[in-house]
Amino acid sequence: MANKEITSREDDYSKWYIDIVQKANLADYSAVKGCMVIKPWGFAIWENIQGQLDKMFKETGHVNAYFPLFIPKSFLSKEADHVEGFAKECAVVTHHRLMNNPDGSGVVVDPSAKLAEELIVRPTSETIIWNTYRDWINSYRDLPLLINQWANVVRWEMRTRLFLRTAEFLWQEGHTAHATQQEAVEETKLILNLYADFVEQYMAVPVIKGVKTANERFAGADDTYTIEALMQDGKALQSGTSHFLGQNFAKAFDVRFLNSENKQEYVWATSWGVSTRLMGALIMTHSDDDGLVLPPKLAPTQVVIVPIPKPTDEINEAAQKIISELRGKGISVKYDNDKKKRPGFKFAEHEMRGVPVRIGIGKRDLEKNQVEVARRDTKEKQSLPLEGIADAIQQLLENIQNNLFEKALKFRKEKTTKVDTWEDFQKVLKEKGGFILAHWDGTTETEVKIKELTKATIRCIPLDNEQEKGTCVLTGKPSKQRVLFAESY
RNA sequence: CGGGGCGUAGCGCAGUCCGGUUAGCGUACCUGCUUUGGGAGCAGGGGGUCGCAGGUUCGAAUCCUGCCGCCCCGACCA
Repeated sequence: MANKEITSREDDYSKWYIDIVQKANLADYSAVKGCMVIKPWGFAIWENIQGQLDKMFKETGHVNAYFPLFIPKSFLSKEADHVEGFAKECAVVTHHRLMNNPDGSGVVVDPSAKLAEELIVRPTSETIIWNTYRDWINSYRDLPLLINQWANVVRWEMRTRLFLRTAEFLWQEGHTAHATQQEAVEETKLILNLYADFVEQYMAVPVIKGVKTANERFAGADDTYTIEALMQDGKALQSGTSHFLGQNFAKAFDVRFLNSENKQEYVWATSWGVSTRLMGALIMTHSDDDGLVLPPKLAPTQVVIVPIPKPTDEINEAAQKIISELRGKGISVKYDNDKKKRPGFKFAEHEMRGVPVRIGIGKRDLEKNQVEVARRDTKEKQSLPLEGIADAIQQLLENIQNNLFEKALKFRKEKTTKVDTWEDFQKVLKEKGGFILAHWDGTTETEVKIKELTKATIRCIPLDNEQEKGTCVLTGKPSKQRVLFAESY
């Protein structure tokens, strides 16, 4: 069926990505420019991401709250770097009422309903939150304050891509307040590690942890920590950030506390977030030309059972038995007993949607007390005995999870290159892509120059970076460590 | 904001250059029969403000003018 076919990665990577998103029923374009509709299958994956992260946040002492969608315009300008970073992409609410157009052609904005102060649709919530924290924090006994919110935010982007960059997106944003600098820095790193663990262990996407250069830092942060993943086309995707905000927002919003010595101090802050962009990382890391490939730990349905060629009493009975065994082990399973679709159609459909394991049950299988088990990641099929099937499937799901991570890690290793000359830098970037480890003289001028010349940016300075004397790949000036370059999304 | 492309049935498209039957094809959908271990076959059927608004013309999906929308590439960004 032509309309179900996916553009191959080789032909057009960008088109391939869009095909997967749409044909695997993850998301669709909406009537609003730059905004997408997240469809049930895509949203179910996001819910799994949310569920696990939320659990991890709570295990580390964080609690959820909710702050307003609208931010008074004046708030945004209180932190100079912050406003500079976000001003260019803010949606602004100016009126609060519509009226019938006198000419009868529908409704128009009622000019008499102009807001006294315009409201910004939050691009991020630091300002409204710190304005609130001022009232909540009086003493060191109120600290630390460890709050997260799940929310939507709006950033009016010039150009959008499904999941990777949309005008509105879903995310979580943590905002914490601490009595000491050290504690805030520790919080920033705690979350960075939490993100890295989640992305690697649940999404099966290997990441490099690092710190951003001054140039790439979050607007208003003293330090931005990041996890960077490598996509199949050799481009990097920033997958989560954790910011040490110093006392910048505390000073801007006058958030002080009395320490144990009865002295006023400004509090130390962090903020951190991951967004529905993670969906993009998930899709681009594992999927193939047959569709989406999902890691078992995040798949809304881990196992699908397909009766071959159609459900009979005998097959239904065998399927029900397997279903209850699998569910007993906490494995999510769907029995696709739709009589109107043929097996081949179902196979293709579930492969498109990335269901990790498919069990086929036919008369011939049952005669031999076995079923056909197919794994999505390698597309291998094998016959397994009904006896002990649940254990075997559980094992298989673990194998798939591990295989996806290992495969992605191997790919990243192959696509990570150390280069020492400017010629090699350009050549590797152009011909091979991926991550490049190279020396850099530490100046923003050089960083910007390299970006102008090659489109590559410094993704991060990897943590625990090996210290190694060298010379900057562009300027030849001395450098004491390599940094991670790549073209990025 | 610059460059490119597109707008015709739910989806994907042809038809537009060079105006002229009842606007067509694939797929999806509905009905029936036959099929059924990798996206079934045959037959019949329903579904259209040809993006919008003007204009030219006996006649416009097609020509002219204006507008709107979306996608892709680039600058900006999670």
